Parts: sequence; C-alpha cells; structure tokens
Amino acid sequence: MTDKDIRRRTIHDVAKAAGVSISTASNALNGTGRTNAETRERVKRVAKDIGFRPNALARSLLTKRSHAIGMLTNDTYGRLTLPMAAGVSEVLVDQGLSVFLCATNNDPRLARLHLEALLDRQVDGIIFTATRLDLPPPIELSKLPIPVVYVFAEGPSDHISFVPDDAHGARLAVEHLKNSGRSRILHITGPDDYVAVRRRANAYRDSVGEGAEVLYGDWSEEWGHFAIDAVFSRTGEKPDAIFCGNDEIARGVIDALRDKGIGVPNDVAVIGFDNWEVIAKQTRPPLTTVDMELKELGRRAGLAILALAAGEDVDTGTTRLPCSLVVRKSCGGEL
Amino acid sequence: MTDKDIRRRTIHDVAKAAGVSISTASNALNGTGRTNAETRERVKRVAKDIGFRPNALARSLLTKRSHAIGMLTNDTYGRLTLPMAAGVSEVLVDQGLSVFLCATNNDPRLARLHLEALLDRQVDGIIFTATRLDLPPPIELSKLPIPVVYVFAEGPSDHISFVPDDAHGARLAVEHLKNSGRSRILHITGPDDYVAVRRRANAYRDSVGEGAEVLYGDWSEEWGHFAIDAVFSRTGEKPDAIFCGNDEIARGVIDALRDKGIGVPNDVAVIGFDNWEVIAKQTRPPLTTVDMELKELGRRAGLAILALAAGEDVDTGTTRLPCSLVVRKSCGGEL
DNA sequence: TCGTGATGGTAAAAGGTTTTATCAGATTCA
DNA sequence: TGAATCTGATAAAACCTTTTACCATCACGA
Repeated sequence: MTDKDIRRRTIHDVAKAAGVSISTASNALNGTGRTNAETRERVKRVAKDIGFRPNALARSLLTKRSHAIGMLTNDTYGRLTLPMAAGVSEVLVDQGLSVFLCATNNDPRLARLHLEALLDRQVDGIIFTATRLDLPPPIELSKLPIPVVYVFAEGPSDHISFVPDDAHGARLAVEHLKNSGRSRILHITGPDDYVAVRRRANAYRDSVGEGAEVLYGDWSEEWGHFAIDAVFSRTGEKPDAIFCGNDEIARGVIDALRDKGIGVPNDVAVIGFDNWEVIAKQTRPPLTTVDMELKELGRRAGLAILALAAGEDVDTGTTRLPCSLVVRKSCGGEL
Repeated sequence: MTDKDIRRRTIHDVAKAAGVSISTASNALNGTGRTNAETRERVKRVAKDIGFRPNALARSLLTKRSHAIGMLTNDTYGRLTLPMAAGVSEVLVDQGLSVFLCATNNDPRLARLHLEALLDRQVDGIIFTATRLDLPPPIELSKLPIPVVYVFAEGPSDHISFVPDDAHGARLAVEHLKNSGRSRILHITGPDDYVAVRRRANAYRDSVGEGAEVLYGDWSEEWGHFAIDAVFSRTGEKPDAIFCGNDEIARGVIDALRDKGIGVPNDVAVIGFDNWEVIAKQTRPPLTTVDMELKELGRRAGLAILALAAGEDVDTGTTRLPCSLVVRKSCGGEL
C-alpha cells in the first residue's frame, strides 16, 4: 500500500537485483552490446520475476521514436474510419505502436490543436483519413517533419495515398450484371461533385458502352425511390439492371421496385456500393454490393507508416486498391 | 536541410536566445517561481519567435502525468464507440489530453497487449467501453494502478460507470405514445439475455400496466417483420402502438405494417430506440426514437477521468444518464 | 553597520532509459 | 616475456524538461 509498492519497477531495480550495472541490464534485455549468455539469461529472468517493463516515455525521449502515430479523421459516426482504424491498428499493435485517434470535425482550430499535440508527443507519423476522397485536410499537412500517409483521401502527388479503386469497383459491378445476362444497365448515383462518383460513372460508361445512362442525385434512400419513380414512369425501354452509387440508394431502389410490383432480381437486378452491412444485409432481397476493403486500406497505410518511420523509403503517389464483390441475392444467378 | 534545421527547438534554445538560464526560461513560460514581469514577457516572446514547443515526452517523464488516456473498445464498426469517443475527446482536447484508441476485438490477447502498451506509456487513465452493458472486459481492469472509467459498460460496484438510463428511455417512449392517445402498446425487442433489454421491458411493463406484452427476438429488421406478421395474423385486439427495442427492429416493423396496408402513424404508432440516424431518418415515415445521448456519456466519462487524474475523488458506482426523445413522424401528433 | 526580508535569478538534481567510450582481465601470438 | 587482441562489464553522457535549494543583490529599519 505504500508509494513504493505502486511505483513501477525500473531498470535500476533489475540491475540491483541481478547484481549488475544498469548498462549491462539494458544490454542484456535488448540484446545490444556484448553480454555473456549466462548473465543475459539471469538479467532477463530477474526482470520477468520482478515484473519490469521499460518506461516508454524515457525510452522514446532518448531514441526519438515514440512508437505512436496519430490518426486524424473528420468522420463523426465512424462508419468509414473505424474499419480503417482497425486495419491500421492490426498491423501496428504487434510492432508495439499505438495510435492516437483525433476527431477533427473538419474544424481547422481543432485540427491544429490535435496536430500540435501530436507533434509535441513526437509521434512517428500521421495518418490522415477522410469521408470523401477529394476533401482537403482542414490543416496543412504537407510540410511536416514526420511522415504523413493519406487514406481514403488524396494528398499532394509527392505524398503517399491509399484509396479504393473506384473504377475497378464499378467495372466489377457492371461485369457482374452483364454476366448474369443483363443488358440495359442504369447507373443511379450520388452528387457529381464527388470525384469518386465521377470515376465510377466513367468506368461504368466505358464498360457499358452504348446505352449508358447516369442519374446523379444525393446519397439517400429517398433519391433511390425518386429515381425509380421517374425512370419507370417515362416511356421507352426500361432497364433490367441498376448499378447504385451506394447501398442506401440501392435500398431505396429496391423498396421502390417492390412497391411497383417489379421483382428483384427477376425483373431487375440491383447492385450496391459500400457493403455497409447494416443496410446491405437487411434489404429484401439482401444486397449484392461492392466492398471497398476499408480494413485492407488501413492495413496498407499502417504498413507504409511503419516503413517510413523505420527510415525506408516508400513509393510516393496514390495507390488504388482493388474492390471486391460481395454476392448476395439482389442480382440473382449466383453460380 | 541539415539535421539542425529539422530538430525541434528546445528550452535550451529559448534560454540562450533570451539570455537567461534554463530554469528562468522554464519558470517564465510556466508562470512558476518568481520572475520579473519584463523578463517573463521577453522569454515568452522569444519562445514564440523561434517556435518553441515543449517536448511532451520529457515533461511527462518528469511530472508523471502523460496527459494521455487509453480507450479500450470492442466495437468494430464504431456505431457506438465513435460518438462516445467524440464526446470524450471533446472535453479532453482543450485540457491538452490525447486519447489512444485500442480496438480489442474482444480478444484477451489483444486486450492485454494494448493494456500493457498503455501502462508502459504511463497513461493517466483508461476508459473501457463496450457494445453492450453486461459484457465483462476481456481482461482484468479492476486493480490497475491508474483510474478506470466504464462507459456503456458496468464495472465492479466500487468503480465508476456511465450507462444510459434504459428504464428512463423506455418510460419516455411509452409516455409519448400514451400522450398521443394510444392505449394498446406492444413491445417488440431484442434478446432477453441483454440486461438493457430486460430493464427496458420492465420499465415498459410498469408504465403500461394492464395489457403489457413483450416479444423478445433479435436485433434485426427481419425479426420486426416476423413479429408483425405474427401479431396481426392472430385473433383478438390489435395494438395501436409499438415500442421497438432498437431502430432496426422498428424499421422492419414499419415496413411490415406498410406491406399489410396498415397506416403509420394513423393506425399504428411506432417508436424506436437508438436514434441511429441512417436508419431512423430513412424509414417512411421517419422514425420517432429514443436517443441514448452517447456523446454526453462520453463527455461525462472524460470529465470523470479528468477529475480522477487530477487526484480529486469522484463518486463511485453507476451513473445512469437520461435519454432523450427525438420526435419525427412515426407517432403522429407532433404538437 | 548590521541584521532582515524581499526579489530575481541560477546550478544542479531528478525522471528512466540507451549508448558511447573506457577499463580491467583474460587470452592469443610472436 | 611482452605486446596485441578479445571479452565482458561499467561509468557517464545524453535526451528535455521541471523543481528544489541556494545565491547574490538591494532596500529597509534599527
């Protein structure tokens, strides 16, 4: 119960208990310098016995490696951030790195506050992550004295960014629809001021060719409804497949089709984007959709930061990671 | 481009530039000790001019306050964690505290790894947060040498916990339904091995009295559908209001009612729980629901940790925070 | 002139670790 | 035997800050 009991054991304690000097203790524990195998074992055993764990602060102060990184995000609900953070964490935790999570709310003042705190803490690197690719960071990140990696956001071209390959995702969707025998494929998507929206739309157009049609709107179920109402009340040929810009739109589309008595997937196949499970699994029928592999994105960013912090150099520029297709029931024809 | 340029300015640099000793510089900057107003200003100005920021590592090493806390979570998708983390962060950032986010995945090995890293980093406290109230932490947290606060989780009774007041939330829902003239209120909820489910159900029963009926199932839309099908195909009086255990169930319920041609809110009022906006806003009609005030929960936890770390003592035990009602259209009768 | 008390400032220790340079002793080689 | 080399261990410096204890200096009253 005394103060003495609560204070952590230091390397001094180890050295004293093992009857060696502090430097020998340090060398033995870290395998540095020259140490007799026998003493090395003895020191290690003593250290374990008395429950010695090195003070990370002291170590970092000296080595100038804090083994911590900062993650700046502007995502309030965490739908995108948390899977990425999990990926980052996954590759870092075993290397003994920890991550500071900083919610900036897109507020420059807050961003600055967090950034300065991170710098004061001597973090080994910073990962910036956003909710859309083309949103610039709320604060200048490009001339920091430490490595910066962008995930789900595109930094300056001489920096390192990881983003989903939207074009690939769109092709995946269209090919899947074609393979299940659909020929009149419509694209209902979000606002065209999103670069991701434009990329997907372009890939869709390239892949579909003749007869491609893109309807831009917002990211809501309501827009899905509305678009279906509009498309199916006009004259002319009707689509037999719809590629949606995200799962919410897809859900609206599916509900609207059902309301009209149009069968999914028999009459019209529907495919989403995001694989946001709470939506995708609960549509009727469950939604086939494109997964952006957010966790993998995080892993790659973690790996990059790790390499940079270790002084290796990493190719700059934007890496586009392939998406994957999650097949459920809304397109029929699972092989 | 030299090393010299990239190295951060230290208090040495400030002292030299201001022509004072290191201790004077420190005293001037921190307002400790006795310093002449004139020198104090000069030192501060010099510090600002050369861009001095104290090294948090060195400071923490000495003061034994790292100004960092750890947040342990097992929530992968962040729906609950991120709003709470935002609350925590909100009250901490201005005090200069940062938070380590540690995703444990409910894996004891991972939890231990993270916990040890946090302890090695001398964090000032730990916040444990879960996805359900009655899930014990994947690792023993009760006899740590630093303060621990539980949020959305209940720790041992001599610890500090913040949870939503489920009973209050349930009463809020029932009273709202009663006030809009409903009398036959049914409760469709999740699995009864959740303590939150039982608390809400009990409060519901107390509040409704005669005729209360609780249907336990799982947290899915599907269960909402199924329950409605069952209830409306049996003989006898039908409910005119349904209190759902979460928003997903509520959405299933609303969809099922619409499928049956039963009007919401005219024939049956529906109220949800969680205020998970992506669901609640997109139901047709938009869902009136109970909000658990997750951010406030986080704020309170942050405040508690702050007080504990400052050595003040805080009442132990579980604090149940009131919920709030978010009125949309699914109960009609907005005043 | 001597004590007393305030004032403004400083040297040095402390915090816990890693690393460099050095040292004593043993071994090898000529 | 003496010099050179190797081995294992250590003292001390370094990282950057805060804090304690101490030291001049000056003014004041007796």
